[in-house]
Amino acid sequence: MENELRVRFAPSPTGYLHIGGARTALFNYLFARHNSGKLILRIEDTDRERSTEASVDAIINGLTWLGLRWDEGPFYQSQRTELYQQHVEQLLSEEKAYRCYCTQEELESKRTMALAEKRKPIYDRTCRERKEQPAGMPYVIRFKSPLYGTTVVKDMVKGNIVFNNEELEDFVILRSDGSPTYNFVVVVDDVDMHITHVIRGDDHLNNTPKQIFLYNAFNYPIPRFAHIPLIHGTDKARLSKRHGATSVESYREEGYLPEALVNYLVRLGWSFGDKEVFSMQEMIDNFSFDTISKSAAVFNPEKLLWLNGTYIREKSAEELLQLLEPFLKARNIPVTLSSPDHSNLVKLIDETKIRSRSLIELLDMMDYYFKENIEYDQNAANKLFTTDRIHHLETVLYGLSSLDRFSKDSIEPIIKGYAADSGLKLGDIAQPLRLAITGRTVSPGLFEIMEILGRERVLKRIEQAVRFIKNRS
RNA sequence: GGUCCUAUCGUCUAGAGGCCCAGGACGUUGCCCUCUCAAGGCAAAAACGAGAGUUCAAAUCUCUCUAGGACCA
Repeated sequence: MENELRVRFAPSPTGYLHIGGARTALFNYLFARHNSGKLILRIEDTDRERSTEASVDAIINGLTWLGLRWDEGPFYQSQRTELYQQHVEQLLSEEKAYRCYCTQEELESKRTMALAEKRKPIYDRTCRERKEQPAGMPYVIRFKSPLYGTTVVKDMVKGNIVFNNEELEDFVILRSDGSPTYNFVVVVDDVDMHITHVIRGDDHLNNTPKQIFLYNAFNYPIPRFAHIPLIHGTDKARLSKRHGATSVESYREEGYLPEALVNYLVRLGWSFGDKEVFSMQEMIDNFSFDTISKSAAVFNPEKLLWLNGTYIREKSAEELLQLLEPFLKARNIPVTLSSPDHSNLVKLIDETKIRSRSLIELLDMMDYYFKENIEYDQNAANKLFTTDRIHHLETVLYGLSSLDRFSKDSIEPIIKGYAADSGLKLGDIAQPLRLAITGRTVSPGLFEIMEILGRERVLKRIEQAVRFIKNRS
């Protein structure tokens, strides 16, 4: 499989899987699947201070929840230090890198001097031709960058970008504590893992020429690059915690469906004509870097919520009930798929799902079903539970209690008939009834929910409402 | 500060010289439907950052400026 296409997602486990990382992973995934290639997961945990086991779990769980399957890995950079060491030695022995003994103070003063003389504040290569190697002195290892010429980054998103090599310094590849630097390990790993296409955020664009130097130094082929624009918050700054929820996990907890989040993320920077709603297969079939936008996109929670609503509506009530289970459990509501009232709950979900944009909303809107004693919305009670309604409620109550079959079709004529007979608009009686039965002014169709709740609970709640009004006046 | 990237409705975007007095989607507003709220249907407001040039013709090509962003320090 010499010509196999191989891409990688390489997060640092220093926090949860965030929205931006998820989209980078998604683009990698789609590109790999579209081209029958492989996706490799690599955990860049060289920063031991900030990397945590919990973050690794969060990233893996997040990717799994989104349905982004990888083919190889996870590989951990922390377990590959020997490999990096070997590559440092190689460059050193080939004289493509050198030890630099300049101290922090020296570098700092040279920098300020250069700045004062309006020269570029890059390392002046003092140690590059140094012959003697002072013993016992701390040193870093620097790469010998080309002194002139240009380096071209061929990017599938941004096109050809030309860098002047004079602008780039002899960068450090191994710190004085013996740890390799980011640009170095990335190249070693990408080479070792035979990565053919590097797809990452465009915040790495400026690192790329340095990485190309390293590919050349190792005589390895340079992969194709795709630097995708970042995701911004409303203030156009890179998306961060202060813009609100930015972790994949938090969207899961707020009742978003993974297919909605994936669909939203893919349209942030990628488009396929006027199409807005995509299944995973449609994304895979149509994905290409030809239609990736070059500019950063602002994250818009409203549109995500709308998409989530469309996906919720497409789900069957049975599927939604299953998705609801962890949320029910979290609220200590003892409902399982085998509950005796399972079929009523499914009916209620069917009536409610069209009104919900998240699983949490869906659950909130059905709370009157799970409670024995409902509380009335204050404002609505003041407005709707007036003494003149007592008579209406009592009459309807009488009518309903005389029904043989308590179904939507039998309930409807009772209430509509009463409204017509007493010269009321249907709303005049429906709204107080809705409040009596659900505690709120917004719900699915009144007759439908009456049937679902059943005779006993409906009659009891109307009686309670009557008592409530009488007690208050 | 240096380097690099970017620039179409509030937001995501279509647009690769004439099909564009700029299309779709979210959001917003109005109307219809209606027991409430949604959903659905219909309609409206809303954009080519600025200035030069190239061209018979520019949102689309070139340059300058401006603004935003990223990276390095």
